[in-house]
Amino acid sequence: MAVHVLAVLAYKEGDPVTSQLLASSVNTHPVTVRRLLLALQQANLVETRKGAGQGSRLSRSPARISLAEIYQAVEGEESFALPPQRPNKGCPVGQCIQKALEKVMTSAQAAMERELGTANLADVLESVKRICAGRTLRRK
Amino acid sequence: MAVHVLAVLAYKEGDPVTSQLLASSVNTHPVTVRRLLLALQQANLVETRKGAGQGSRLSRSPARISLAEIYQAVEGEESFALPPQRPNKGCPVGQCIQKALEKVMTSAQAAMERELGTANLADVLESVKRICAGRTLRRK
DNA sequence: ACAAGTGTAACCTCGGCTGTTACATGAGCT
DNA sequence: AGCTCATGTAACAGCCGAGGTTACACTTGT
Repeated sequence: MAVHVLAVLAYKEGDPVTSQLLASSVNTHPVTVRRLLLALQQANLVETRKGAGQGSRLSRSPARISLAEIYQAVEGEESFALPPQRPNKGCPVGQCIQKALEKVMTSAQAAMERELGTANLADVLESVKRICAGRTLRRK
Repeated sequence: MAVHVLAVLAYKEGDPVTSQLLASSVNTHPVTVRRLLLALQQANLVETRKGAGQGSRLSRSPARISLAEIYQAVEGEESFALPPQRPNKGCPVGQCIQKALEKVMTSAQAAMERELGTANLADVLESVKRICAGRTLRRK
């Protein structure tokens, strides 16, 4: 849903948007949005200013924000599938499989992020607009 | 951890292994292992027989089981990142972003599975044996 | 018949995510 | 200065999915 928020920010090109408005758009609560925005700020994807009439906006052009960056900003670069495994001894496979899998997993994840890197926010926004256009036409 | 179980099965080439033994190896409970085995059976990765002295064994050679198959058998081919989003209206982006993201997400996941397809169970087992060898040498 | 194992359901527990409320802080406006 | 809007952040309740636990029916080899 990080992409959702960023898409809205991209939609209002440059204008600061409040977390409240974003929240109503994603159908969630302002605090949740702010928690998400914190991660996006640390990744230098958005800029946020306090005060009246302020809010958040993208810190770069949508075309310069790849989906891979968004993914990494939100997921925090942890390799999935290993957390649930605690070290267990007494098994010939137990301890070693972790390391054995780690290599494959990271390469798999890298492949995914590489694929995500081929698309950027501008692409998503354009695609959204196209789909929305078709929908509104059909609506009336 | 599905890979862990399958690695143990591959380790005991052909011999049927009880869920109890697998459970102690993965340091979990037999029921959890069986729940996992059900998914692996439906994917035709393992064969299980009831009765005394029985259990589960691989249904093919480890070299013919790719990690991608294991992943799909366990994860059930669902695209991640969309579940937490409920349809919300009143937002120009709301409804459409789902579809817009779907395409990118599936291609990203496909890339990951393609990468996972390059390694098979035999590779993992061999890698585990190598690592374990170094560890047992250091142990004594 | 019996013992060993799986299949399966029911229930509990626990960790993470979200929703919610509340409050302090900062930024602009008058 | 003071007001108001909006973020940053903490604290807590609730939900949900995954795993642990127990219990029981069913199947198979000896």
